[in-house]
Amino acid sequence: MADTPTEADPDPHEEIMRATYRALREHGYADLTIKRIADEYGKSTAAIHYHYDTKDDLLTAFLDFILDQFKDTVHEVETTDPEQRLELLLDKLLVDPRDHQDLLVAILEMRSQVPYNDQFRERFQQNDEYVQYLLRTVIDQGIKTGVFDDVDTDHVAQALMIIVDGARTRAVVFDEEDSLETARQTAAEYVTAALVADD
Amino acid sequence: MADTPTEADPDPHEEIMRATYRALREHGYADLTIKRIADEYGKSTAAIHYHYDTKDDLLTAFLDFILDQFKDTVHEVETTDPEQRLELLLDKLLVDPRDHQDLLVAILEMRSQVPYNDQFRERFQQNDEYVQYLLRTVIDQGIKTGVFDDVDTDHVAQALMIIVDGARTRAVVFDEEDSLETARQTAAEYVTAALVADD
DNA sequence: CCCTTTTGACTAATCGGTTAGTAAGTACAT
DNA sequence: ATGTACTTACTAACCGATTAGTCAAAAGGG
Repeated sequence: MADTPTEADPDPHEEIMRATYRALREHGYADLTIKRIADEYGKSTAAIHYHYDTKDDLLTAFLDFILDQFKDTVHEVETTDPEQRLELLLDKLLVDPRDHQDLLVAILEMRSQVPYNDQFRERFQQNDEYVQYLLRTVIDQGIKTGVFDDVDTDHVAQALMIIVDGARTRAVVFDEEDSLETARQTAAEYVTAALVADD
Repeated sequence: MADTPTEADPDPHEEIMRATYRALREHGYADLTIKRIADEYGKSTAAIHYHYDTKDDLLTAFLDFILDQFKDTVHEVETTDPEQRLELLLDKLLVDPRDHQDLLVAILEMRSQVPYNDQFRERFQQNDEYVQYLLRTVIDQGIKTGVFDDVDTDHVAQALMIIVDGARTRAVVFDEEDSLETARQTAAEYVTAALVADD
């Protein structure tokens, strides 16, 4: 009857995270209840509470779960050429998400809870710092090897973050995946205008 | 006992909208209930239901309420110089919000409900189209008068929208109003690089 | 007197969370 | 191998609180 009548499912925690994912996708954060998660899990609500004391604990664990997924998709690439490295990183931030639209929605929605949840804010800030660090590193490398102009690394990294966030937000709100494409182009234009040495 | 024991408050609808605003700011969308709105309103929940049949009706009306406020802050400026007009428009989209942080939070939060609420999506799309129209108009005027290069108006307008949305999102999530400043600078850099004729 | 507005009391449903108890598996000494 | 003890993973039933929404009655100004 179940959709995966195969082998035993290993970790209940992992299963609950996936169930939370599905429940969130279907009902949205505001209407996300233990009951709905339990339904997706295929077990009782008490089963959820056996593994997670409170709803808050579960949601915090879930945020860690999806941010880990995000980190995986952005994971660094093996290239020594700074320009190519930056291009690939921006691709991962702006092109890849099209295949992970659900992840994008989940992240956006939980992010909008930041003003009301300290746990969420802490984790999103840390995640943001990580991505910004990746960008800064690539830009710095480019400057050191003379491929990029000697610009304000912090400013450029932040500017690119703004473009990335804007594009991802718009890709979710208006499902025009178009905006990811436009953003990719905009980011490229910005990099060329602000970074690439033209002397 | 009330905080405004002055004159008679005219429109109950307006008062309820303001109460909703306060309740939303304090508890967040996910924990926004009729009871909390009624508490802010200073009346019973039944009083709310007298003016709005359902919670959904109220929230849709509230979205119209805040989007109208947004439109007011962006309202066009009287200038004929395209470059100055664009600068002022970007200022309104990126500098002004610092004095309306609450409005920004409310909009962001309701926007993240778009995937689950058709009414919301419709209104946000219309609002977005309006802002984009303003941008396109200014850019077109600049091109016509030769101040701007003959660029793809649609693309540039969309690129600026991405920057604006990204900045506003980041300004809410990380309270660094810094990001609005950075975005303002980034937008200016982008305009210079992509629009201003340099021949 | 009427009409708008508001209240208090209510309902059915759902909320997050607790409880006692069960079934299956593991560990280990005998 | 067998009995005992303990752990993991769960269920059914239930808890008090809260949810959105209803309705008859009452308040109160024109």
